[in-house]
Amino acid sequence: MLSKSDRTKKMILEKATELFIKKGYSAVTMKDVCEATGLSRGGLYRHFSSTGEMIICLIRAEQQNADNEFKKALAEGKSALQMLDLFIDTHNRFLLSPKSGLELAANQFALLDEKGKQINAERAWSTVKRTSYLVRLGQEEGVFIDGDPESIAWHIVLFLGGLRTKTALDGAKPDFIYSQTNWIREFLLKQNLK
Amino acid sequence: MLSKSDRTKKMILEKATELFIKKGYSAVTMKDVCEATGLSRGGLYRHFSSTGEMIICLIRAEQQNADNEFKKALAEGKSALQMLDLFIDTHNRFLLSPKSGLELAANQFALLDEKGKQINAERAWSTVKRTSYLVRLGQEEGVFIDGDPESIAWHIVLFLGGLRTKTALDGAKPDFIYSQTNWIREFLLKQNLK
Amino acid sequence: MLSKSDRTKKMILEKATELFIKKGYSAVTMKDVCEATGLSRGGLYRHFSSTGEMIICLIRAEQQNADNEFKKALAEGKSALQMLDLFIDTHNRFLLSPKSGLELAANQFALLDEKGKQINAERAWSTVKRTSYLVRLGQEEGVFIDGDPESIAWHIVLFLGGLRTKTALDGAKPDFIYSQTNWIREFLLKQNLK
Amino acid sequence: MLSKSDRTKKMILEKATELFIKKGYSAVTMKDVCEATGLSRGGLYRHFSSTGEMIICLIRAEQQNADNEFKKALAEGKSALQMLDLFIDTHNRFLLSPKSGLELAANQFALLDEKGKQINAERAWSTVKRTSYLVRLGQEEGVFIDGDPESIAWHIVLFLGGLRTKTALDGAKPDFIYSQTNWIREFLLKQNLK
DNA sequence: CATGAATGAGAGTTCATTCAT
DNA sequence: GATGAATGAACTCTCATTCAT
Repeated sequence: MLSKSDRTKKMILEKATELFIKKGYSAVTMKDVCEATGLSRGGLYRHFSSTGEMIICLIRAEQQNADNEFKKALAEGKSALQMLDLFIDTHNRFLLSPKSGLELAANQFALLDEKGKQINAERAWSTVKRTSYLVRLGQEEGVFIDGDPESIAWHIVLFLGGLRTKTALDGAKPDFIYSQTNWIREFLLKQNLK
Repeated sequence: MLSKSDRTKKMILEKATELFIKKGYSAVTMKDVCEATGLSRGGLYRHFSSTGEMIICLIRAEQQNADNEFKKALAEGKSALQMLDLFIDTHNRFLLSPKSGLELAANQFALLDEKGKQINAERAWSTVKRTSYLVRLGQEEGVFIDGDPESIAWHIVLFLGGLRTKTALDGAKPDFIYSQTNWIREFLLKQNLK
Repeated sequence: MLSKSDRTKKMILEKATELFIKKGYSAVTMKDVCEATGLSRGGLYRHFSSTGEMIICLIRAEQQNADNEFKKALAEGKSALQMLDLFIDTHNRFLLSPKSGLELAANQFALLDEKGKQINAERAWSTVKRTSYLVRLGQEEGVFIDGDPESIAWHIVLFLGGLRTKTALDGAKPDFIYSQTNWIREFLLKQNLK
Repeated sequence: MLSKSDRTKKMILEKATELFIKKGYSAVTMKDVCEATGLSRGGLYRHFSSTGEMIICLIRAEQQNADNEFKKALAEGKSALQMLDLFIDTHNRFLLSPKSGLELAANQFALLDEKGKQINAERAWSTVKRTSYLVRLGQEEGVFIDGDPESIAWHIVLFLGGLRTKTALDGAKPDFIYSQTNWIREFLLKQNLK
């Protein structure tokens, strides 16, 4: 069972998530969080001493989640192609969910805050690691193109970063997202297997 | 000859560029620009009433530049492949130049400011237009992969956006940049021509 | 007992009153109030976010006071003539007191600020209501002139407004004030009762 | 014929009048007048060095006008009652005309500016002089109430000041204005002559 | 542990006014 | 005479952060 402190923390993060989605990272002030949570200044500061700390928690949790899903899929013995499709599908669903609103905040955090930069690099690297694992798997199965798996993974991750940013800014339409993420398949699969 | 006002404007933009590169967009205040230019508060406000106005000028100028270069290359009757290599090379050189420091500022502006969002969308669209023109050219010459040129162009532009952001944040190394932009070639060129 | 916040608020209003009397409404800045109260910028803003809010409090309090006095006099069963004399006397004393200095500020507030306009209208209407009640009373007792009580009340209130403004601007002498307010008696009383 | 300088001055005053009516005195800046007249900063300063100077010209001109009309009426040998009715009618028309919009500005000027205070006192005194002349005339004709003519005149002028201010702030309706100014007749005329 | 009053720094903005051209 | 670029002083307002209760 969660301690009282943990429950308060959880509640703060939930409210903060709403605020980040609504206003982005930089526009959310400690005062906003006070008001949203009903906590006093001092009370809030006891748990988090900046909005940066909050968003770090949120980003790390999301990353953890992605890691777990990936490990689960691996454990189920899926093929590289199946995992690729799962990977793409997960992304599509994320981009179309309200949670993608956090992306804007995460981007702002990365751009505005030294610590944010670091977290962002961590997050990218973690995704690259999973992706390059997947690429190597596909190469071993003989279905993905040749080349340095890490470099290929970075290419995909950078593209997805661009897509996420664009979605955060303009709110891309479903069709746009589907057709764009589909180019990853096109890019990865060997010519004769498409 | 430039009027006095225009000369002052130009000088302000030069100093602002340095500041944006050094500190990003959001950290530059009107006061900073006053100090950097040696102008008084009121003197500066006569020309620009926010740092946003300054960065808009800078972004628009860069875009104009890219348009002009593209038109020039077209006029010279270059082949699609030559233009693609030129396109990639231009990007590589941009990413490795000190000017890429402006990218961070431009990103922040897009993420923080409603007007910045719009300018960013403009900029992306302008690049997509040029790129899809190039893609169609290559398809007509029979050297590029099939598919909707605009969609393909967006894919490339989104990837480059991601790469630019990563470079702005982490300062990617030349080799990384070269190998990454090279995937564009890999993606675009028909299998048998690589 | 007053809370700490209420005590601070009261202290601010006292200092603000002094400032308004000395300098009028428009010349008093938040900075002035900070200095007069010894509070910091942020500390002051916690209680009042503009000098307008302060003067509204002061005007409303004065109005409340007048209402209470009127009700008290009514409850004591005074005759219309007695109440008229009380009314005139109260005004004379107000005009000759240092508090009349607030009148200038209140006038400025009414003229400069949209909200001030509204507060001023409220204040006038509240005085008109009391005055027309008094007029009707005198008419019922057969001692005041005939005519629509509200219209008569407005006439008196407008005159008093003019007198207050003049006093605020020029600092009218006691004799002037006495003779002027005495015309209200002259105007209201039936010929044969003067 | 007017000199070029005088024509420019006249033009400035016309534009300034529009501005004062639209925004009141305090909200009109020298910058506003520059824009409205199309003159440059320096060009405007050559003619008027503050908005205060402009409104002084406008107020003095209005006063001159009232003086002239009064003298004209006197010269025509009108009776006191005829002149009173003319006086009241002139006021009613003024209050209902767009020019009454200047009243707000004149009031602000009187309340905000030391020089404005003085001009206001002048203006009041000039009206009191005319009015007390009229009162004495009526007393000599035996139609107006007894009492010190100057004191009676002040009473009327203060009431009209209050009415003008109220009109400037709330935009009183014609019926209200008619019935209110009519109380001046009621007040001045001897009982048996009403 | 929590409260919320208070701090103080600093960003933004606007204007009257001057002065070199 | 006129222009308009530039000055510099003020004022408003908002936060992150602290600390006495």
